Amino acid sequence: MSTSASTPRRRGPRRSLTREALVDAALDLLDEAGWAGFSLRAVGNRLGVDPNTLYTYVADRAALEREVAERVLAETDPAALEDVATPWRDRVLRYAGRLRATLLRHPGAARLLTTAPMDGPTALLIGERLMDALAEAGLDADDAARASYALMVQVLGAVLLEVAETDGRHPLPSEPERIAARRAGFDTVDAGAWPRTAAASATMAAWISGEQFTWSLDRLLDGLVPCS
Amino acid sequence: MSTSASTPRRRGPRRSLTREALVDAALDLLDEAGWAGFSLRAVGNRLGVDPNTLYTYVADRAALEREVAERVLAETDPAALEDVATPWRDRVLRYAGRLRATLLRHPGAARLLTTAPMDGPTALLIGERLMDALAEAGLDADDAARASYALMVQVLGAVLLEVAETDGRHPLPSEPERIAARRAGFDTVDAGAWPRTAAASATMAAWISGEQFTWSLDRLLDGLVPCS
DNA sequence: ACCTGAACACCGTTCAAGT
DNA sequence: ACCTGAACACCGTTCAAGT
Repeated sequence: MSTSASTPRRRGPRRSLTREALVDAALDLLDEAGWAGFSLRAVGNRLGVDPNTLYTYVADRAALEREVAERVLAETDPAALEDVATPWRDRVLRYAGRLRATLLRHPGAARLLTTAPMDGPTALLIGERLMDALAEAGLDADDAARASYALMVQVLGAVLLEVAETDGRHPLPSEPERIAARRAGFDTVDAGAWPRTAAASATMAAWISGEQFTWSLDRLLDGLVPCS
Repeated sequence: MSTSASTPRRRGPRRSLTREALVDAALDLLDEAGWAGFSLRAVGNRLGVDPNTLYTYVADRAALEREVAERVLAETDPAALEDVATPWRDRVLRYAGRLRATLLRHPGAARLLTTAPMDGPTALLIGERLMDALAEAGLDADDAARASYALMVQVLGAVLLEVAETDGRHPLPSEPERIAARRAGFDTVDAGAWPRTAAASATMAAWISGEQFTWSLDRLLDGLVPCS
C-alpha cells in the first residue's frame, strides 16, 4: 500500500498542477482508498508532489473537501431537472435516482456532504430547479421551498445511511450482495421480543435498496402535493 | 488547549475504569471539543490514563465510536414510543422531536450515526416500535417496515444536514442565530438567475428549523397513510 | 508563482514490560 | 487483569529556502 517515499508516483519537470487536477486526484483517491485512506499526503503522493504543495491551490483540508463535494454534486447533472417536456414528478424522481447513483459511485465522497454546509453553486441550482418542479405541481412559493428541502433530506439521508454500511471504496458490492449481508444480520434477532422485525426482515434487509428509495420518495411526494 | 504530558487531568491510584465511564468520557469530549477535537489520546488524557489503556476496554477507535452512537441513541428514550395511550401519529411526531433534540445536544456525536451501520439494540427497538405505531395506523407489515425507514431517513437526514452547518460543539448557537446566519448567506444570491431562491430566502434560511422538521414529517406521514 | 525540505505538534495502534 | 513507556508509521500545517 505505502509507496516508498523516495519514489512518488509521478516525478519529473514541474507540470503545471491545477486546482481542478488536485480535486480530481482527491476524488480518485477517495474512490480507491475510501474515507479512511484519504489524506493530503496521499493526494500529494498521487500527484508526485510534496504534501505542502497542495496549499498553493487550496487553503486547507476542509477547503479541498468542500471542492470535492461540489464536484461530485455537479457530476449529478442537475440540468436534467430543466427538461420541462417530462412531467414534474418524473423529473424529480429521475433526478433523485441520478443523485443517488452518482453518490454511490463515490461512496467515500458522500459523507463530505455532511462535513460542510451545502451552500455551493450546484446546491443552489438544484434547489431552484426543484422549486420550479414543485411550483408546476401547484405548490405556492413557501410550500415549494419547504418541499424541496424535504425531498433533498430524504434523498441524502437515504444515501448517507446506505453508504454508512460500506467501507466507502468504489465499486461497492452489488445491491443484492449488500441486502443479503443485511438479511444475515437479521437472522439472529429474537422473534419473541421483536415480532415485527422478525416478520419483516426481508423488507428491512432491503431498506438500502433502490426500490425502497423510490418507494419512500413516492410516498413523500404523495404527501407534498395536495391530496386530490 | 494541550495539557502538559506530565500532568494529566486525573492522577492517582488506579481507579477501576469501566467501559461505561470510557464511553461517557468520549461523549463528553465530543460535546466539548466537537468532532475535530475527538481523539483516543484526548479521551485517555481526560481519564488520566495512557491512550493505549483504552484498548483494554474497546477494540479500536471505530468500536468506541459505535458505543458512543449507541449510547446517544439510547438517550432518546425510545420507550416514549410505547405509550399507546396517545394516538400513533402524535407518538411518532413526539419521538421524532426527542430524537432530533437529543442529537442536537450531542452534535459532534450525530455524525457517528453515519460512520457505522445502525444495527445496535436501540435501533432495533426504535424500528419495532415505529412499526407498532404504523400498524396501528392501518399499514400492512411490508408497508409499515418501509414507512418506518422512510421516517428514520427523514429524521436523521434532517439532523445530519443541520449539524453539518455547525462545528459540532455543545451548546450549538440558538436556532434563531443559526437561521439568521443562513439568511445572511442568501443575501448575495443573484435574484435574476435564481428568482425562486431569492423570493423564498426566508423560508430556505429556516430549513434547519424545528418548524421545517415537523412540517416535513407531517407531509411524509400524510403520504405514508392511505389518502382517506 | 510554485515547489522543496525540514520541522512541529499531533494521530491510532503495537508490543514488551511492569504490578 | 490492568496499566505504563517506548516505539512505529502515520497525520495536517508552518516556515524558510530555493527556482
